[in-house]
Amino acid sequence: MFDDFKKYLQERIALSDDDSDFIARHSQPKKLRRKQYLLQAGDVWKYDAFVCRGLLKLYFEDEKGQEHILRFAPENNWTGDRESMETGLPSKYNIDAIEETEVILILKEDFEMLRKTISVFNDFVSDTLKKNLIAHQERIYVNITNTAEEKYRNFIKQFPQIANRVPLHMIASYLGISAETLSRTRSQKGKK
Amino acid sequence: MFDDFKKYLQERIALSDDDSDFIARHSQPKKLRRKQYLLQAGDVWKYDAFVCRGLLKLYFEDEKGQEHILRFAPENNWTGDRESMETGLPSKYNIDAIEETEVILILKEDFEMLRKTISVFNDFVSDTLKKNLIAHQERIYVNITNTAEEKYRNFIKQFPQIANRVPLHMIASYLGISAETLSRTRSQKGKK
DNA sequence: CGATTCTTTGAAAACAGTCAATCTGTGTGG
DNA sequence: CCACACAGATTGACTGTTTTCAAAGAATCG
Repeated sequence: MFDDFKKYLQERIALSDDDSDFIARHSQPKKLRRKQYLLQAGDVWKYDAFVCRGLLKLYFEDEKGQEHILRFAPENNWTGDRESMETGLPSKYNIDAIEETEVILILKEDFEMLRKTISVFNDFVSDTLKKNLIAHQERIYVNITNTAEEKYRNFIKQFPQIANRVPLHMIASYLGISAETLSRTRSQKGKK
Repeated sequence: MFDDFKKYLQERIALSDDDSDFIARHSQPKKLRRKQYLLQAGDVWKYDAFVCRGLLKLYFEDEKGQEHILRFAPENNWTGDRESMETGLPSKYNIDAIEETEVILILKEDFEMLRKTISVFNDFVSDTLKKNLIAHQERIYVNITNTAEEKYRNFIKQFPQIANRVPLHMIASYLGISAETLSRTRSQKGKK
């Protein structure tokens, strides 16, 4: 399982075998079945998690029991609740597996140590953070600007690999529209 | 003007006078009058900008000439278009001054050099990026979950110092609702 | 196969957007 | 100091979009 992670890293940065082994020694692989929690609301999150294969969702569950999906995390992506990790407070969010999933967990302290020790790794993480911010800004833009239909079109264009792996109502939740509206939106689109 | 920046930094990290001077030597102060552009769509953005005093807005202007405000940047905040800076492509966004504003500009290359040279500065920047991501996630959550009224209430609670300095229609733009809807929302709230 | 989950549809109600008009306060130039 | 222009806020009438609730049909997992 670590090999997937190693491959991901080596495609992005120049990592010696020693460094790679060093990272491996601080990594904890974990398998999740469908619907299994990686993080349950109320628990404190202490890791950086890399998804080797499968698909996770991070969501908030409101008083009415409704799920609001904030992010999907397919293979070759990072996930976790940064807020809980930084503050040390219990998480407001759940993360669970939509598909059978394999993740690599790295403890917060180990992760920081790895950043300090391996400079290319540090640069890579900084870069990833920046790119994440850009993507978030783009998402906010789409969100405040577009109609339901445009949001959906944008989603399938931007995440084709996710769009056809998750049920529609999860995409609706991610976009902040109701499943019924999304269903109608699509059937009208087809008619054109 | 640099003193504001220095004070901001020294409240957050332990910075020697030498380091502080070193940063100052790579900083470029700039004054902006109301409505003056810091960045105009089409130009390439190459800086990290710290706002010492005043208030800026970052926005997209659509085909109909409508402004969509993505972020406000009051004093003691950073701004800029990370996307243009990272890609080297012309920016889609404008940044201009809502009030008389003073900013410190640091060239991308200098900023990176400062990060590499001053390790506490590097840690600080990493930390700021992380906090930004948390804030963005929170905003997305509010956006996909709440009604117009809740979004407004959340805004004035979270940014009281901005809420009473900017015209309502800008808040509406930031929240992704029309100025009229926001106006009605408020008057109904008062009646309760 | 049976149970569960997912998708679609209908009808009513709530919500938000648009356009146009009016009102308010502010500041500038004569 | 006044008059006027201008930006901002509000209101009304109308339109369009989205939600909600309920129900039924389709697909899928175990």
